Amino acid sequence: MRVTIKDIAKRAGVSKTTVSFALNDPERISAETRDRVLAIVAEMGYVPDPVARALTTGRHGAIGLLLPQPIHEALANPYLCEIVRGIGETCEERGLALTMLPPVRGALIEAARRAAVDALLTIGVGPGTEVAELLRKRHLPFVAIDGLAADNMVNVGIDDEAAAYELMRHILDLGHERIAILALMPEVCAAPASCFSRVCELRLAGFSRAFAERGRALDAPEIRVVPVEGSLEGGRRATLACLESGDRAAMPTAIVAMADAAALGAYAACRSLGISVPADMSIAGFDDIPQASLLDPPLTTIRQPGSEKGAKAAALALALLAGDAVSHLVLRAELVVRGSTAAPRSGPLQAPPVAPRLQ
Amino acid sequence: MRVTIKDIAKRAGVSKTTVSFALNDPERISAETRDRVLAIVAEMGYVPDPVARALTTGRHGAIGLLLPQPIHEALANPYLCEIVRGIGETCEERGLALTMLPPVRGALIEAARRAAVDALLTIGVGPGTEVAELLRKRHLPFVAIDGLAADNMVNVGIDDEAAAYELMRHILDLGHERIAILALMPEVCAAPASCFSRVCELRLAGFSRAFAERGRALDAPEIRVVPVEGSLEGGRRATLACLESGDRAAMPTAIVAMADAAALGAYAACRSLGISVPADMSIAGFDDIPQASLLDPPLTTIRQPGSEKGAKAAALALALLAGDAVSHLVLRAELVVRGSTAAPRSGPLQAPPVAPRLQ
DNA sequence: CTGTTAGCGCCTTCAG
DNA sequence: CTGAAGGCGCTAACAG
Repeated sequence: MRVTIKDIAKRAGVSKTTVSFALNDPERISAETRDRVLAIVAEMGYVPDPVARALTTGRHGAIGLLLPQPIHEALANPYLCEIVRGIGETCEERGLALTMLPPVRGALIEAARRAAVDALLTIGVGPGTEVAELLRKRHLPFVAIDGLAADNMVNVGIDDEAAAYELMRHILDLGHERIAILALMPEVCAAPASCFSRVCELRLAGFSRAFAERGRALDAPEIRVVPVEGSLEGGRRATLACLESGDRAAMPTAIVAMADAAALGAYAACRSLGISVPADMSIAGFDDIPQASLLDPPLTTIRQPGSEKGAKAAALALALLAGDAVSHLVLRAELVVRGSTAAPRSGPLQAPPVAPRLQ
Repeated sequence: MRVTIKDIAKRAGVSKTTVSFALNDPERISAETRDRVLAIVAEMGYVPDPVARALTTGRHGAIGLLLPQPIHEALANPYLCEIVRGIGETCEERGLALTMLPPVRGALIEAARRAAVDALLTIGVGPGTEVAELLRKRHLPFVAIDGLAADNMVNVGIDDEAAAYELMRHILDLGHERIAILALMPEVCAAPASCFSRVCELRLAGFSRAFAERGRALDAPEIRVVPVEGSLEGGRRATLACLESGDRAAMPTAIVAMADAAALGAYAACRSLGISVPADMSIAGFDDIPQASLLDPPLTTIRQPGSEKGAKAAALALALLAGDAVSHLVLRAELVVRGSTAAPRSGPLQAPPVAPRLQ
């Protein structure tokens, strides 16, 4: 059996209270009693049970992150990694642990139900969601990241519509006509009802505005919106599917991905097909993950401060916990034009020979 | 106030037991009572408190990962990310959450004390450690990753000595004389007493053996062992410090890093100094992180299965929890020779002009 | 300065 | 099929 506070009390000939004080509020008892108690604590190897402690104090020393996908998928996306790292910064400051809560057998709500944490962060959960409801019932302070701001719920994100607009305008300015959009669709997420859908909608709206400005439309035949998983593999698959079907003359000249992680896959797909970037294909992404600038050519993308998002969201959730009034946050995002986007080649596509690669 | 099981019982005119059964063991009570109770549960928005539940059941639905560094630093290392992803796979299978426990204000032991989890994984914690002792006192099943195998403690890792030996032999075979070793030293970790130190020692021993085989020694003047943080920035700093001091003729011709993350920094440092890899400088790493093969030139390294390490370690910890007897695991590692290592240039170093870079 | 006494919210034998 | 009662391990008023 594990040694409990009662064992220490008995052995030391004092009450549980005294033992508790010796550990948590040493000043309040006499030095000798304290020393004797602590000696016995050490001798018997007593460690207070964190769960029992949490039950009485109402504090867990942890903040939770509700993930829309399994952990291994989530961390495969460097952007999500950045968010988690940001949360980690706040945890470090406050001496807290971070509990990652993936859907339990597909059910995000179940994860929300089980969360034993002081405050919670969610990814892409909007107001009115089942999850949001539940958290409110539980009186668990929470902040959404990349969800949707609303009166009864605080959100941290960027202006997705504007960012998407800017990105698409850049592509259109270059003269691209046939464009493939790799969209983070709810269908491909673990939690269909909520995951990323709002963000995706907003970005599509932004793209749409850019098209409209030139008298074009998102649902024109030369524009393809392809659902994609937010991962390298997902991006590769989607791109291959997109490029391999149909004749080359009808092939898009630009791929715009809603996540750099997926853009990485587009690079890989193009390389394997002998399509050179940006000469034959422009590629743009979203997020500006660390590797984006190290790619060859470096990736044109929308920079958004993932780490800052995480850190600020966590700080807000903690403020909520402390009872402060907080409101949602819109962080700055910006277009970063690098080498992966260029004007489309005027003539028909000519696949250059694949460059020799080491190993 | 939050609604508790008592409120439901009162409102439904039944006992707490009945409510509990309605939720956890629906078969045991009559359909009508159950339906009535569940209706009230829904109506009042009752969600059982996970902590109270954990206290009575002794199950938390989470597994913990004790990190030697703050979360944001840990996840900056892609290799650690891989390990976490592997743990995530096992979590997914078992429907568990993952609690990352960084040192609390520098104290890893404090994190171990607080962990409210079913089982724990540690990074680089050896037997006889204060942390190992504590976990044993707590009767908390745990498995070390990259620690040190021992009778009373299960570990998952690779044969670090052998791997290091192989790597250094490759470098020596190429003809390198002046070599810098970027070592993950305990001094640069958050938890000096335990973090990575065993692994570092074993790898140094492996290097040493390779040198000894040629009648050379690790402590010869032309071999420099430089402590480094396991991050790109750490690697860059260490490399710059190494290359900027002293005259170029005495400069190393090869850099061997104990982590690819640090090797990335070595690339960056070389690029900024106009030193070309591998012509003027060979670089080798450890881990084979995903980006390693995408670098230019692709990185020569020791491949070790990070994700598998995490997944297996988690599975072992859970087996321990279930009372099964388990023993430690040595996974397969192998040298992967790519383009970043080559024979040293015979003549004196000639820094080529820096290649123009986009943006 | 220390002990007594209640709970925290839930699950779970044991009776009825 | 349901209820009563005890206990998980700890903290925190309140007395003494």
